[in-house]
Amino acid sequence: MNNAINVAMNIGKLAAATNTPVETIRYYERSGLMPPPARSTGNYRVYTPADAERLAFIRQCRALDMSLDEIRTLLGFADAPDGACAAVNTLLDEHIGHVVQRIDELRRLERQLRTLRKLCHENGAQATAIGDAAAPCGILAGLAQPGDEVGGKAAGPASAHLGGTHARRKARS
Amino acid sequence: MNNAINVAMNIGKLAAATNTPVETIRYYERSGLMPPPARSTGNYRVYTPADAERLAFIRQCRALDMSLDEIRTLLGFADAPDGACAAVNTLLDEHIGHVVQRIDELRRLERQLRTLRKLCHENGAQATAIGDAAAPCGILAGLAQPGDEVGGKAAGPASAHLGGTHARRKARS
DNA sequence: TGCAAACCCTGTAGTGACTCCAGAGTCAAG
DNA sequence: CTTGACTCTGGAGTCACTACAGGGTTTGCA
Repeated sequence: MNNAINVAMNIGKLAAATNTPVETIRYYERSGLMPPPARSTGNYRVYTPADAERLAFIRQCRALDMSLDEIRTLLGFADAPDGACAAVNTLLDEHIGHVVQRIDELRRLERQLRTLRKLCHENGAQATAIGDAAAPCGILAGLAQPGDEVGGKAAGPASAHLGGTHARRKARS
Repeated sequence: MNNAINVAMNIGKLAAATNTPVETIRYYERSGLMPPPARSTGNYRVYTPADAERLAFIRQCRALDMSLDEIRTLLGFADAPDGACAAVNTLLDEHIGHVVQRIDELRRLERQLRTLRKLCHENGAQATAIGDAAAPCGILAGLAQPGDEVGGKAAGPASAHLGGTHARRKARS
């Protein structure tokens, strides 16, 4: 945050300045998010302040859980900002939609898990390892049958298996 | 749900009965969650009702967003349920903790995104594509600088980049 | 009986966004 | 001149699947 992003630097410095692992920077270059930088005589990558800004932008977007594809789009707008505002708003609104949906899913999940948790016959206890192993654990029993209070309707087997804000998997045809 | 899980069947039937893609069942076998089943004369996999129950258990856990590792552990408890209750509770509590934490992260995220969204100088508008392209989009500007209202403190660059309930990445030493 | 459709097999490669490693080259300080 | 920190490339591993190629098997129907 306070280091010199105002002169040319090589990858380690850029990494430190933007709090990004070196490998990740190289990965961004491979996948076209960062342009291939100039090289020193020893073939080291040499970055400019503009590169640092671009990387900071990318990291910022990643911290907001945007996919690299979304960021690519956004960078396209930033590079050629003619009438970008509406498109940026749209992208952002969609992304917010993803996040909200994921939160809903996780809340349903939490409710189901807490329901399940209550099924334990030795509720709230912790140790008591050996002793009452006669009755099978209610939780395991609850997990064994599909479509009761747990999972059946809300999450549904193989319906929308979550992931990380973004839906991937293209619904095999 | 209503089909015959009460006799031997091959993989397609098991898939239909548990609403699981065939490839996924084979994948579970490869990764040790499902035991290698018996084979027919034509080398087809032959599953028993017990296999169907086990798979239903796995799918149930997956619908609750548990990792295959967690499920493996749980299956271990189910196979040898001596003093499992405490351990099951612990695992479940930890898992609930993951979910709750992820919800918190996403809520922070949502707040940040909505803040960002407000930065657009043509707030709330939609079209208006070409015309006032003179001023650069406030959103893009907001994303360009690190550590303001957006991202800086809450999500923090490269701090805990989310994913899918579970933290993977082992904090390189 | 012949044949096509539907099923199943193995093995491999791809997804996203990194992460880690090996083996080699480069640079700055002492 | 050596040591250690830094950098390079290329490849493999992560998670939980998904998709496909190129074959074999089974079933149903004419």
